[in-house]
Amino acid sequence: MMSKLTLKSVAKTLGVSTATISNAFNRPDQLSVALREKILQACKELGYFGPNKAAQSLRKGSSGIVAVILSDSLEYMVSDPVASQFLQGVARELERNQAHLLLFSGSSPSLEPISDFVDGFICYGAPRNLTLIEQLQQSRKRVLTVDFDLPGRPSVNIDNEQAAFDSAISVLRAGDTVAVLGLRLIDSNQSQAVGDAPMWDNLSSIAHRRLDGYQRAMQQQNLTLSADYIWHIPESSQHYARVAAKAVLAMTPRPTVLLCMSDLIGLSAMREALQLGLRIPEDIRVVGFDGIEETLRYHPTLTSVWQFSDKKGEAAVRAFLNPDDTTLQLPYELRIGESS
Amino acid sequence: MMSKLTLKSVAKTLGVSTATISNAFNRPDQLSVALREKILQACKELGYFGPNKAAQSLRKGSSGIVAVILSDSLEYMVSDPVASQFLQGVARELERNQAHLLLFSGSSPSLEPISDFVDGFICYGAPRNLTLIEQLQQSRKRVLTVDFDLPGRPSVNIDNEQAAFDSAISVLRAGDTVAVLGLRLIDSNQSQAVGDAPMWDNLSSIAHRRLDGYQRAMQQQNLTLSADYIWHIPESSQHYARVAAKAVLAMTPRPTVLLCMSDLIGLSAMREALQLGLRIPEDIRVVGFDGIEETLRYHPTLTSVWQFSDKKGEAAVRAFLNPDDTTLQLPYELRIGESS
DNA sequence: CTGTTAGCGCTTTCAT
DNA sequence: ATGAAAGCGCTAACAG
Repeated sequence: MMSKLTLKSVAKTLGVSTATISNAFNRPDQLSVALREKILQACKELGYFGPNKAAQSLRKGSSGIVAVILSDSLEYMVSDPVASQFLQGVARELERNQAHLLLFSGSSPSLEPISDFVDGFICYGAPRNLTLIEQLQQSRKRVLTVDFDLPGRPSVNIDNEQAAFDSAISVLRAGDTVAVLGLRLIDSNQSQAVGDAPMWDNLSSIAHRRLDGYQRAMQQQNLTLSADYIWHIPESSQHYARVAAKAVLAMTPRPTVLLCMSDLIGLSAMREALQLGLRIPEDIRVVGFDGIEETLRYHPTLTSVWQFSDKKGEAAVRAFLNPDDTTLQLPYELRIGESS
Repeated sequence: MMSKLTLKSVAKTLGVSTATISNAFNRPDQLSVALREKILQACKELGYFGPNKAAQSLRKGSSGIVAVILSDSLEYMVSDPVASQFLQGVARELERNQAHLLLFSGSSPSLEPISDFVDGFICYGAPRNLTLIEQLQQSRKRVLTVDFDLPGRPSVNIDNEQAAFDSAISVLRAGDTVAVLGLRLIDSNQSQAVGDAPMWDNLSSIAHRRLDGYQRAMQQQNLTLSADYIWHIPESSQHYARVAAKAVLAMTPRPTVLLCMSDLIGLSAMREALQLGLRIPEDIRVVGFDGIEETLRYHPTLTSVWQFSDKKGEAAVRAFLNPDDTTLQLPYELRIGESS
């Protein structure tokens, strides 16, 4: 059993100083090519693969690890196609930059246990646990937010208000009855009409920006939207979406347009509508949000705002790694499908 | 701007020694309750939240971070429902144990950049990059494998051979023509008949164990399986599965049974069969593997081996954290659906 | 170009 | 119950 290989021990067996070994690995310009080669070769033979990264990180103050804080538990995130796509982009770009990914749940009690190991945080959506937000604000490390804002921190976003407006305006007609199937609009974990429940506008949530956009479009068309026709859905899943869709489709008058804040919701809504024997788009038009593959395989295809979440992930990493603290507004694209 | 808070600086301002602060946080029994309370309170007021974890990790040699090595890129993994489910289980159990998750791609060039930061590795499937396997074998850290084996390391598995046997035996009848839609059987990144291509049995891959099980079942039924009817599919995705399914369904004689090494493949196969106007199970029976939700929503529902990947993830974490190096054999369950 | 040295922030004997 | 001091493994400033 060979003993532990450290920079020091290797230096001793090779008969050079520790600095020389360190330089051989980190600063090639500090020693002759010949010596460097010799040292590197010798190290390989010894089985020493370079300075211990943990010690290096303590000394240099950076580790090459980036934490991605999800808004919710990993559990939910990994099963959401939009979040997955975002993560794919993040992973790809991180890899390209030789950085590594520490996935962290936004419902964790504290950032503490990982904060000292990472170079900073990319936050995808406002973390469910508000303590984390405070910690992020106070952190001395780099913080970049996606799909929400933190004062003084760079962020990556799309223009949710305008995108929602565009999607709504493309479908609305005079005389329409409109229902909104919204995501996380109030503080409740059931699907329910917003009614007079207090809106839950924490940190300029994207849901409220989208609602603003829908409302602006309706105003422009002289349509009105009562709070009974705005539904809150606690998370973008089959189940909750279905409950809301069923309820909304049973209302009188029945909506002629469904504005859905995610494609998963849009798909569920279409499923319910078809089940009721409604024709899309003749009887009811449906619009989604996000742009996920599944909407293309479904029939009818769903009109939606495509926001290219994988690109968003890549952009987030680039912005994170990039020193200048500019906040990025990413492009989106309205794609008209058969549903409207 | 307040200066950096360290154990040392805090000790000085509180007028006690560094050891006392350290003990207050880590070893309550080493000082009076009163003093401890006082110190903790004072620290909170100062904004010192405890010893720096990176330094702590350097000193103690453990960080509370566990690397999960995926067999392939994050990209692919995150979009595979079976892997996602596994990760959900891992995340859940890790959280329960206050440990954290570093996600690492099995196609990375080296473990080096993260190895010094983590307490060990949970490997989900054999990493695509074989260098990693070597590094894992040599690592001094804890290594646990899932769905494959590394000599001398604990592992978590199901009995793939027996499970495959059970699923096959449940469906086979005298006179059947059988095709296998297999996963990663040979070294190719196209869907193709195995034919006489050399099998690619790296590290007792689960695919080959499953094939063994299928073959044992066929033998027992006096059926034979020619290499033309065994198809290799490079990854469990719509696309590749579809290509293989189409090809197999076009063969003469046409198979009466399709043994599929994943549910995603099984679903694709059923889709193709239905499209050709075949009746399931009258004209052709289909069996999958894994157990994913989607098979329950599909019509007909798919007969499959349920292996409860989320439980597997939890078990993996528990086994990893647990000192005794036992290798775990998890239960599975054959669930008969309408497809057989 | 090479070696010495003082930390990075912490834990842990060993004295007191 | 508390404090002094020796590292954990490394880097960077400095001197040679």
